[in-house]
Amino acid sequence: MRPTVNDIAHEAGVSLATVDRVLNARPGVRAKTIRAVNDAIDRLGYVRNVAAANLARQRRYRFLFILPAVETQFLHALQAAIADAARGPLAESSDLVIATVPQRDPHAIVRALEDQGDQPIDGCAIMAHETPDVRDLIIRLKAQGTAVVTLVTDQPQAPRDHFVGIDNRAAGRTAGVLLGRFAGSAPGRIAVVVSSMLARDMVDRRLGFDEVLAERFPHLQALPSLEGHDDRDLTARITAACLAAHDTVVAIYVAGAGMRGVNEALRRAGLVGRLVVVAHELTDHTRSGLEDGSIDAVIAQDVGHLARSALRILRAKADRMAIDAGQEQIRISVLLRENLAPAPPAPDLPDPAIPF
Amino acid sequence: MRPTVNDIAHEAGVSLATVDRVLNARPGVRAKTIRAVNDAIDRLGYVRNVAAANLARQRRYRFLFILPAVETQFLHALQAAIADAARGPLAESSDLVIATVPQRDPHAIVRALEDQGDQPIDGCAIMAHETPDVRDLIIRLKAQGTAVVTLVTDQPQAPRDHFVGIDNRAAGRTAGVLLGRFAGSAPGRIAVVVSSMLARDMVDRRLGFDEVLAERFPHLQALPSLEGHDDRDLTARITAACLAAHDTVVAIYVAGAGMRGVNEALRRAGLVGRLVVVAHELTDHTRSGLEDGSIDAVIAQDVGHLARSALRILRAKADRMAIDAGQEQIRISVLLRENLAPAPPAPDLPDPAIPF
DNA sequence: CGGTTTCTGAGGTACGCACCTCAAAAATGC
DNA sequence: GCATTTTTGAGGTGCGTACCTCAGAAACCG
Repeated sequence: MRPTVNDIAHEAGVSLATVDRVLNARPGVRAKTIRAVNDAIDRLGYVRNVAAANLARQRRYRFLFILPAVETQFLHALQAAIADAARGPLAESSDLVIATVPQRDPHAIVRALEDQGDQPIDGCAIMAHETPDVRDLIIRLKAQGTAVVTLVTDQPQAPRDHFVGIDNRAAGRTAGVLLGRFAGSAPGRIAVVVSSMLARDMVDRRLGFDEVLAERFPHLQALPSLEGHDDRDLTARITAACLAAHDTVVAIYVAGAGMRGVNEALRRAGLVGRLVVVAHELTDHTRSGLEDGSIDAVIAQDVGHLARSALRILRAKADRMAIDAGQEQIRISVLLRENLAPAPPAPDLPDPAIPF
Repeated sequence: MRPTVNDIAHEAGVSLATVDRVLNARPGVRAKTIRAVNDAIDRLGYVRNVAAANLARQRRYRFLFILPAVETQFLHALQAAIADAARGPLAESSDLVIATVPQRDPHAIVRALEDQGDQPIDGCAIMAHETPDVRDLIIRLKAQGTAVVTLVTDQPQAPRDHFVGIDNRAAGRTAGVLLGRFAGSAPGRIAVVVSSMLARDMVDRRLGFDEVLAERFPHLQALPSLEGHDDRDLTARITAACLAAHDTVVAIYVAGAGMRGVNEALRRAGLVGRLVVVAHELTDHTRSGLEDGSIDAVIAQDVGHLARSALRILRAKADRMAIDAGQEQIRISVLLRENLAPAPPAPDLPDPAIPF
C-alpha cells in the first residue's frame, strides 16, 4: 500500500494536523518540525494522492489561452482543438478561457489578462510575437505565481515554464532537406514566405532552413524573408513582386501562413506546379495542394497535441507536479501526397449501457 | 457544479441506495425503476466522478503486456517505455506486468496469460504475429471481459478493442516515396527486408510500399520480401544472397528489424553508401547510419507514445470511458540526417520544495 | 520566574462515491 | 386477503486528503 498522511504523522512522531501544515505550506510550524516531517516523507516515499486531494479541496483551476486574432486556418484549428480539449478529461475541474487579441496592439494582451482580473488565474498559455510587452507580462505572471507556457511560438527570453510546440529549427531543417532534394542540382533561388519575423517560430524555421541549405545545397540561394503578416492579399503581392524580380526562383518555402496568397501569385505568374513548394501545417489548402501536386511537402504539427500538452503542463505546474518531457515533445509530421491520410478515423464511442 | 449521485436520487424520486444499485449493476431493482434512474441520469447529464469512485473502491487495475522475446533494439526501447509509463501518472493505481514470450512457440502466449490466472486481468496489450492461436486468445479474453489492444502490429481479424500503433500502410507509402525520390530515375531493383510476413505491420508496410512504387516509380522493381526473423546472421546471409543474385539492386527498404544484418551484407559486398537505404525505427544503429550517410531516411514511431497510449486505452476500456481518437493516433516521424535531433531534452523536474 | 508568543495535537466536517446492513414498503402468488 | 417474495429506503463506514477550531504544550522573553 502507498503510505498516507497518517503514516507520515506516525513516522515523524507528530500529529496529522502538523503534517498537513507542512504539506500545504501553512504557517505555524518550527523549522525543525518541518524537517522531521520531510524526512519521514522521504523515508516512506510518500506521494500525495492527487485524486483524493482534489476531491477534498474541490479545487477548480482557471486557465487562460491567449491567441492572436488572426484569420488563418491553423489558428481556427488550434482554437477548435483547445475547445475540444476543454471538454476532455484533461480539463477535469478546470475552466478554460480563450482570449484572442489583435496582434498589432501591444497592450491588448495585458487588457485580455486584466479582464480576467476578478479571480486569479492558475495558468496561462500564450501565443504571441516576441516583444518586450509580452516578456514583461510573462515576468509579471510568473511573479504572481501563475504558470505560463508559450504556445506554438516561443519566448526564449521570458521566464516561461515551458514551450509547447515543435522544434522549429528542426522543422526548418526538414523543410530545407526536402526542398533541396526535390529541387535537383541546378542552381537557383528560393523565395521564403513567413508571417512575421517578430514571431520566434518563423525565425527558428528560417534559421534551420538556411543552415541546411548552406551545408548541403550551396547551389540554392534563399532570398530574404517575405513577411505576409497573415494577410492573403499582402502575401500575394509581395510574392508576386519577388517572382517578378528574380527569374531564377526554383522553389518556395512557405514557413508561415500564406499558402492562399502564394498560390494566387503562382497562378498569376503561370508557375503553378513548376516550382518546388514546401509549406507548413495541414489545412484544407495545403491538403488540396498536396493532392493536386502544387505543393511537394507539408510539415505539420498536431493541434490536438498542442492543446492537450499545454493543458497537461499548466495543470502539472499548478499542482507542482513533474512533467514527462517525452510526452510533451510535439512531433512534426512530414506529409507528402503519397502518405496523406484520408479523413481522420471516426471517434471511438463508449459502451452505451451505463454512463460511467 | 456537476450533478452527483444525490442529485440523481432526488431527480428520479428514489433513494441513494437505489441509484447506487443501478449505477453499479447490482441486482434487486425493477426494470421500471432502472429506467427512471437512467432517465434522470440523462436529464441531468450525470457523469460518474471516476477519481472519487476509484478512491472509494480502492480499485486497482491489472494490465498485462505481452511482447515477443526478441532481442532487437526497438523491443528493448519499447519495454523500457512501458516500464517508464508504469511509473507515471497514467499507471495510477494499476499494476503492470510485462511478459515476453518466444515468438515461435504458439502456446507460449496462452501460458503467459495463465501464469497471471490467480487474479483476473483488466486489460491486455498484445504484440504478436497474426496466428489463429493469438486470435483465439483475444476472443477468449474479450469473452471474459478483458480489454484487449494490439500493440505495434495489428490483428485485424481478432475482436481487439483498439490497435495501438502507426498506420503501417501509410508508413510503407512514405518509405516508398522517399526511396523512390532518392533513388533517381534510372531503372533498378529494390531489396525489401522484413522480420516476418506473419507480422501484420510488415505486411501492411510492404503493401503501402508496393502501391507507391507501382503508382509513381514504375521503373523500380521491388523484389520478394527477405524474412530475417529478427536474426542478425540470417538477415545478413539472405541479404547478401539477394545482392549477389541481382546486380541491379539500387536500394534497400528495411521494413523490419535487421539493420545490423543488412549493414553487414552491404559491407561485405562493398556497397556501403552506394545504395539508397530506408529503414524503420530510431535506434543506435539507424541513428549512426543516418549520421554517416549509410542510411538515407528512417521512419520512426515513438515508443513512449505507444506505451502511454496503450495504457490510456486499456484504462479507458476498463472504466468503460470514451477514448480520444485524435490523441491515440500514433504519428510517424520522418528522420533524415539533417533533422535528426541531438540527445533528447533533460527531464523537467518539479519544484523541490514540497512533494505533492 | 511568570507572562507571552509560538507551536502542536486532537478532533471534527467535507468531497463523491462504493458497499454494507436492516427494516419497511410494495408487489406478487395463491 | 394473507403469506411470501421482491424492491426500496435509511443509514452507516471508509477511501485519502483539505481545512477548520480550540485547547494545551513548549519555547521564548525580560
